[in-house]
Amino acid sequence: MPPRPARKALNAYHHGDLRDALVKAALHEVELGGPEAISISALAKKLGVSQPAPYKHFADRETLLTAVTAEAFRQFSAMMRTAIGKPSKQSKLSRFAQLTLDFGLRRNGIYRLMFASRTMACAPKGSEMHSAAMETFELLVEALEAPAVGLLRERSALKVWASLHGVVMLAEQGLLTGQVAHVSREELVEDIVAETKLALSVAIKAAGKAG
Amino acid sequence: MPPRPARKALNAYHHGDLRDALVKAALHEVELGGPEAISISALAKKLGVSQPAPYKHFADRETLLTAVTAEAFRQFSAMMRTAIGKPSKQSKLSRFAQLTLDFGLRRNGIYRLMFASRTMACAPKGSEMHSAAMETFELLVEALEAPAVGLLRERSALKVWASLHGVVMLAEQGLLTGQVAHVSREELVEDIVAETKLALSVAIKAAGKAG
DNA sequence: CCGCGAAGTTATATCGTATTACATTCGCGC
DNA sequence: GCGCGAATGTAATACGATATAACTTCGCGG
Repeated sequence: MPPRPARKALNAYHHGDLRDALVKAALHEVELGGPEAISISALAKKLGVSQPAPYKHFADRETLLTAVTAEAFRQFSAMMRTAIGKPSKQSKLSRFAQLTLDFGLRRNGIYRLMFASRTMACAPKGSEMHSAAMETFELLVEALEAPAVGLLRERSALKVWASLHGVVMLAEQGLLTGQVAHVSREELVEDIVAETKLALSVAIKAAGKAG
Repeated sequence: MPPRPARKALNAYHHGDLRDALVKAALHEVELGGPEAISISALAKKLGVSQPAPYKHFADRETLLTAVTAEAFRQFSAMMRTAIGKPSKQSKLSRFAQLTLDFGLRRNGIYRLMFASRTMACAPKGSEMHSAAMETFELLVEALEAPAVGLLRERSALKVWASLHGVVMLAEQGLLTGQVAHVSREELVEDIVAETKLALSVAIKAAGKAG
């Protein structure tokens, strides 16, 4: 019983929507075991097709990984866009940050695929994946809710992103130990958010005086 | 011609120091192609021993990876300790930060092994690898050159570390684009260092008043 | 209804990990 | 210095995953 055809109602021979099914199944695997966990043959078996079938849709393992990464970015962006879209008493930046932390820890396999794998590093600049990643960054810039003063906003966004990323990775690697271990990660992230807002407002004021 | 025995002068049959040679060779491979690049059989071939020989020293690929990671941390710590030990007109924190950035970009494969691979994430807390990592963190705390006021110092160290890590990863993944791409990474890192120092001094002052 | 292309199949080559059984050498007690 | 066990190496092999090649099935346009 293949998980039902999506685009075309097909017979037993043809799966009907293998490409999509592969990406979804792979995403699931990655969520559990990280990028290195996906195996073409395992996926094929799980979807009830022969082992080489996936190669009709993806040239190799790497290509599949790329597609999965792009899909992950899309899901992440969608979730984030929804979350910071609706009104809340927290700032958009705060929600972005907390959600990123949550996503990074809960769905760490996917997070690693997106932000810590060779797949992304090797992606050419214009690629689907790279674009999806950049769109996510744009969301963060937007979440800053700051006036556009030259580079300042982008630069701040970059620093928050970097910090968040660092906290997620270090937490996941069990390197948040010592006394700090007793500080909740949420608190740490809120700390980063506050610092960012402060630094940005100071910088904008300074830029205003200078310019 | 095996790359000469180190500890014992041995014959052609016994390599003499295969364990060490494996770690060194693996480190080299990782430097070029990242954690996923190392292959037991390739290493064996390169060192002129039979393919299963490495298994006499490491139970499996993962165990070798762990040893390599520990060695990488040791090298990193040694380098850093030397660098922040000698007098300079830059602050220790600044040197730590710039060196981390440099290491993270130049030797990215090794950096990823240390900070962005499952190997670290799975390491038990007391392990050789974990200890080596914690020692590196201690170096950073030390580099802060701040008085120990409760959690503050550790917390600051954590945030710098996270930020630095984030910048390295994002840079390596080609996500430092847009206008920010024109800001040099060194400048970005210096920015982080300055912000950290500021935030820390403010926090210490506040803690002084409160306490 | 014919044939072409998309999507799937079986069979197979290749490679990396890992194990098992066997060989060689080291070093140590006697 | 001899012999024996432990360490360390080799050869043979099983297995699993990637990837390719050659063949099959099916939908569809002419």
